[in-house]
Amino acid sequence: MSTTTARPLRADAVRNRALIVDAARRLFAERGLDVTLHDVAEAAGVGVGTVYRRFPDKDALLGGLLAAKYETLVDLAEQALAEPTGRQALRSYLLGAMELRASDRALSTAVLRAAPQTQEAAELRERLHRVVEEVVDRARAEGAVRRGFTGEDVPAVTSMIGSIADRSRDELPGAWRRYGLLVVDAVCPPDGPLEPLAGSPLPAPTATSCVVSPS
Amino acid sequence: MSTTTARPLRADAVRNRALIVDAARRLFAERGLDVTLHDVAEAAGVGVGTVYRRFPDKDALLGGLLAAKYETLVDLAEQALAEPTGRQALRSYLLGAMELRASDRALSTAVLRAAPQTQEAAELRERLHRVVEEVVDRARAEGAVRRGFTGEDVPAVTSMIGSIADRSRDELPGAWRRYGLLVVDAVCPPDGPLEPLAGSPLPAPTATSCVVSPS
Amino acid sequence: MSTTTARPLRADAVRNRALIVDAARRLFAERGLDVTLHDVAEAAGVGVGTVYRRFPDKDALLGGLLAAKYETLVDLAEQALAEPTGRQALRSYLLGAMELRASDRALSTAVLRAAPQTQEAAELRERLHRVVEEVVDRARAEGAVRRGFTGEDVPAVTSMIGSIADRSRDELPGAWRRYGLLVVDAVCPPDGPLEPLAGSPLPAPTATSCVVSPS
Amino acid sequence: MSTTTARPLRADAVRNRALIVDAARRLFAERGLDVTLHDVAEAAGVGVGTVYRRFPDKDALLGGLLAAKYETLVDLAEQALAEPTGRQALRSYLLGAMELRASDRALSTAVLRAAPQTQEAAELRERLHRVVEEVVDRARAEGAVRRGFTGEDVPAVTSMIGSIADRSRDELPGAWRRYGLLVVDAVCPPDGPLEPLAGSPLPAPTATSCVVSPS
DNA sequence: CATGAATGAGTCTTCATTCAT
DNA sequence: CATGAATGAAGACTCATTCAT
Repeated sequence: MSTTTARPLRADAVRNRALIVDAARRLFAERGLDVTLHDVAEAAGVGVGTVYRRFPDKDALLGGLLAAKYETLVDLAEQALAEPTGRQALRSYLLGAMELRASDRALSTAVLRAAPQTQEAAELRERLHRVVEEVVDRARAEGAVRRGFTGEDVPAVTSMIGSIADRSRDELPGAWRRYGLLVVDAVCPPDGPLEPLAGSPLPAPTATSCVVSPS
Repeated sequence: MSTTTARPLRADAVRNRALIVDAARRLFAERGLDVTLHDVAEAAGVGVGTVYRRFPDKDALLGGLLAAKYETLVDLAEQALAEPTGRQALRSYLLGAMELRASDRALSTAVLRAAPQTQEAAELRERLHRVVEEVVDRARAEGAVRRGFTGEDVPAVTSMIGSIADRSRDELPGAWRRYGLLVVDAVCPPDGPLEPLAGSPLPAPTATSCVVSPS
Repeated sequence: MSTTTARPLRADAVRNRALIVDAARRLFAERGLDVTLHDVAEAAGVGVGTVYRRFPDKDALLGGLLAAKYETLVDLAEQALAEPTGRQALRSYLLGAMELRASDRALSTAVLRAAPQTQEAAELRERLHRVVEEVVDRARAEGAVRRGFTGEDVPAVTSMIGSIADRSRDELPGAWRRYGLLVVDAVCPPDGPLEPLAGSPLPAPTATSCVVSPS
Repeated sequence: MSTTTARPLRADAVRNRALIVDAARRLFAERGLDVTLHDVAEAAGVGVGTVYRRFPDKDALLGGLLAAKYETLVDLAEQALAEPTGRQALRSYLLGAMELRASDRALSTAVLRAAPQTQEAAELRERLHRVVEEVVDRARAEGAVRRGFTGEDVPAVTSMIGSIADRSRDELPGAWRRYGLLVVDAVCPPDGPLEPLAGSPLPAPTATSCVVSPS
């Protein structure tokens, strides 16, 4: 009758952490990167000190959100792999990732600032990278991908759409879809032959490393 | 006893304004939006007070830069019109505008914050809009433009690339070209038939207004 | 069902108190007065709450250390009394007390802040005072003490040397001895006549109370 | 009629700087090192920002006070040199420096924290050192100084007395004199032969550098 | 008009102390 | 009793903006 209870002490701590992360996610998503940790604390219904207990500083909090976001993206990519064709899988993942990013102002900035990323985030990022690579490779095997486009380019294009979303959210919330579709079509057209697109391979990046951090 | 020839004081004022705008452009381009107005003043070789005499506040200064940027873009568009074909003109303008944006960190943010734009900027923006429309229309007349794409979409796509440029500038300065070309090709392929692209018209924006402010 | 033999819980309490005092002594000695009570708790292997259970606040903890220090000093003075001559006893005690103080950064500050001293500390202090008085009196009876110097002055001179030790510890750990000896010689020369010293009695303190708290 | 005016603009700036330094001196002297810069600003009748305009940070302010203090000490030493005998000069300087230090809580701490001293402070300190050396050498030439005592030891003994003063100021403001005289007599007796004192040379410091920063 | 000194609200962060588990 | 999570009052410092000279 005792092996089930575990350590009760952490109960509220866990709850508060969740409250903080939720509040932070919401606030950052709504108002961008210049929210105060006081704001976060207040929105979470806790004191500032509590926020600082969980996250050494603002960047760490951002890093925490980032890790959560990576998890969602990994899920998304894995679901995409369940699609019947590689083409559908890639399009599905790209549009899904854009959607996610579009609903969350400041996350991509977080990616940048949280540079000295936490262990957890780094691992998730790596894992995400591998799954996304698989998605892209599968579509490429079907001849459905713009020549030269690789898994490394995925973060760049989603982040690109994210920036549009940030800019147009207030006036025209869904406007990013217009450009999201443009880009997704450019990377992986919905159907039909690829010849015309494939005519000019993308210019190679100067280095082989990922151009921007995944988002 | 004072209405003689011209106004001598205006001369300094004009020169100072130019110094301030130059310094601000350089600093904002290099270091992004968090430069102090003290930094700007110092780089311009004037006092902070002088900056505030010319521009009511920071956003107004940003607006001033924006106006200057519009001028450059207008020039660019007019030069593009000199190209032999509409297709070449559009591609030339798009890539040029991206180049400009890529060399200037924080300008697109400026666009957002300088919302209550100055008279001057508003007029230039309008003028830019007309010329760009002409460029796009000419290319469309040749059947060289993705169905549904209009002059209103141009700022969005250049701003999109700008955000990539901001994110990748430090590690891989030219990386944005990879995505710039992807997008330009999607909007207006370098040659060949357009059928596959034209198959799916872009989703219409919810409103007819410009989705994002021009950049 | 609980009034059996002794109080078992007290055992832990006593052990914890000792752990806390030890950890605090070490930390304060090493790093001075700005150690966190979290640091103390961690070093002691207990929670902060436990520290607060034993000591109402930080000053009380400092007071606790003080009491421990008094005990050591009492021992030292009693050992000194075992010396063959009063002169040797006084010199021995003074140098020993300086040594103790020199090895312990921040203790003298503790003395100040822990002003509303605990019962325990006050009693020990009183006891220390009596023994030290005895040491001084014995040396004075031998004509070996600077005219006007009393037991009340002892804490002042050791604290004085302590401050030098605090300042020079990092660069030159033993430097305080140079001044310690200067002062001990001034109070009680190692041998020879005292005439030259005794020529000018020390100026009387304005009040008869102890000038500084003992250390 | 114009070469006399100089630059009027600095007038209030200079006045404010003086207000700040005065307020800081007073507050630090009274309450020690933990005064807020807000307190200083308020006492000076200016805003915090003004304090930060003059002094990059708290340590810089402390450093500024330190420099002023060095100046006073240099003056004191030079006046002391005017005394008829070396003995009188040394005693005069030592007691004067102690007096100065005793009237100023926290200055010696300032010395420590302002370690990365300003150019100005470093130069004054050097200059002070040379004059004090001269004072000590002159007394030594008269055979009036405890064997082994040098100019390098002067800061240590004044700082030592300063610490007593800090501790006893509240209860017995002049109490430090009792110990100041004890130490001065030990270093340089008011008259009479020195033989007994000179019998035991001070233990040499481990290094030849100054044991503590001058105060 | 130009200057740069002054302002002070606002930001991040720390830490002594309290209290629910 | 022990624990460590939570609290929030400060403190150091920044910077957009105002205003006396």
